[in-house]
Amino acid sequence: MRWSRYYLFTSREDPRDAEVASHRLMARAGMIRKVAAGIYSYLPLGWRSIRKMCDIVRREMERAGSVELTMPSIQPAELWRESGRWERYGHLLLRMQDRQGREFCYGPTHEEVVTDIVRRDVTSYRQLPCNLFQIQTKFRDEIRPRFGLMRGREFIMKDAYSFHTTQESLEEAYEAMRAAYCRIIEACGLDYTMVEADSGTIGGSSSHEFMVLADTGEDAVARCPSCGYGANVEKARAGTLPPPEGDGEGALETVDTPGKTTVADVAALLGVPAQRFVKTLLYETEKEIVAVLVRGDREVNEVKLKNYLDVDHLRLAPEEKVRELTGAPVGFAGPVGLSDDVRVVADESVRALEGFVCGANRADAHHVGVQWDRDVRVSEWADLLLVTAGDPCPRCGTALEIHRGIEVGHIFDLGTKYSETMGCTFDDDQGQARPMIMGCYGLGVGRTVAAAVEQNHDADGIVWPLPLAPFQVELIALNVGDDDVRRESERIYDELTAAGVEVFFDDRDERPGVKFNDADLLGFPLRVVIGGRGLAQGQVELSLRSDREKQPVALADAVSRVRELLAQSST
RNA sequence: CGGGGCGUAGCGCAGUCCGGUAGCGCACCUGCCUUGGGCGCAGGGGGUCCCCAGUUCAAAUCUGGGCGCCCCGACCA
Repeated sequence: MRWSRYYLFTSREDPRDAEVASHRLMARAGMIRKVAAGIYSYLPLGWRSIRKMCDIVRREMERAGSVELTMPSIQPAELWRESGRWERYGHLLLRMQDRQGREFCYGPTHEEVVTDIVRRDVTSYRQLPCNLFQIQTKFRDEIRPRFGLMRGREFIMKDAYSFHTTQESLEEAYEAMRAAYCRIIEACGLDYTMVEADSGTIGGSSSHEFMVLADTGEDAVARCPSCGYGANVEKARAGTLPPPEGDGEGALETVDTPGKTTVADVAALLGVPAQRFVKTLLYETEKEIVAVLVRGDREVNEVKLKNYLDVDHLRLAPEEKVRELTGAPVGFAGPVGLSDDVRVVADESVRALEGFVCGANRADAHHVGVQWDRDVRVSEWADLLLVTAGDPCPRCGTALEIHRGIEVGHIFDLGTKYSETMGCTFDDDQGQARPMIMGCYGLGVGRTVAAAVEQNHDADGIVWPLPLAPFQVELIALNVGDDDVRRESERIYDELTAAGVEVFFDDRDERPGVKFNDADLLGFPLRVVIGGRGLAQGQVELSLRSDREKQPVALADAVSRVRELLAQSST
């Protein structure tokens, strides 16, 4: 492709609204254009990367035994009512009506539609398992779209669904998908980690996420450097925390702590470390009020809490509520003598404490020397801890590390959640109808491309990994007005193109600086520069975008050298 | 949806307090010049100042309403 005939407009300025590298650089490189909040056009150069990603995904999915189909983006409300998600999915679901007033939504995911397809076609255990995938545009009316393709409202996703007669069969498919996801992300040349995850609104039991590591990632993952344990912090567990130092004896006493509402303030006042505090947080759910006890220096993991309580909504109780329940302003709640109306759940982090400090349910007062059993009865213990760096790995005890990551893929064991509610059953070998066991497997296509940029760029532009680069080679004719340069660059362009190399030929009548800067911005892996100075010595210049070290090459060897370098890079 | 900010040429911005001819840089067009890291000189084109209403002799500027976008908090590929 020659630039003069392509549709590409680069920009020297960052778009005003771009905050992260991938958004900034893809916009400047003329790959994407925002149309509305969280909605983008993929311009020709951007679309080439997307297509390459799709090709990789398609290849690996087929290799893993999944079969491609395409389902509609507009879906009838009745299917969503059947699964119960028309109500539960909430505002993420973009709803609309047709001219008859019938209700539809723009599909944010396709469990309902695919389950409907399979329940109509598959009736016998002999026809299972099956595994279907599509690559398609989804719409989720995200509360806050941002970061360009990393969190759009409209986005391209690969989604696959598998159906099974037994758990073992599902696990086989799950494993095949897991391996396929690893191959896909590796094929893109990205640094990633697979972690245990919370399954969120999709539902189901076990699930894993594929995280591309990048500081701008919106997720945090806990990873054990020694045994390989990894989990989204929403899900991550820690081993037993070392107990805090200090004495555990003593009677229950009440001390004055005027105006000291935070653990840090009270700790400073009393000279007792925060680890010896029990922090009491009152949460309000759609069902009840719950007091959550966690160690004074730690935070509650609200995702864990939500799952433990099995509720849809969770928030800290408002001040009036706290006052009503504890008889004190926010900051003095404690488990001792708390109203029986409040359900109390204690995090494991406080179990080992003896003689601890907590709020006295009275303004300006705390208890010290509190003992479990003697002073407080807790009936529910649960893991509600938000893991932090340095916590012991739950498997081997090594200090955990926390990394930022971009969630590019997520695989779920759905169990029979959808097949039961939607009547997706098969007859077993006894002729008995049983619900199918399902798995679902999502991968963000645009997000992975954005993650690749996030992980591969420098101050001057993108440094594409070869598999996702829109073009493999940028050919620069330094001065198109020079006959020799013109002739030789045209010749090399023709030869490379004929050899099947994806060459982008900058044949514009621009100054060298403009071309170099644009080439850095676009970030194609290999660069060939043809200028009068080199030609005078029968040479052209090759360089890799990754290191930009200039290698002079004899004119006659240029094409074969390019092919060699590409062959090396793709292994 | 709560809290904050922005909307002026294709892009990035100034001008808005304190009402009075709509500006700058980049990009674009013409000519000359130049050609190995965003060159130089000269000339030029381009505006619904987000929309509607109000105040005023006069509104980008003041007032009210609306729309859009961005940032900070609860969701997800």
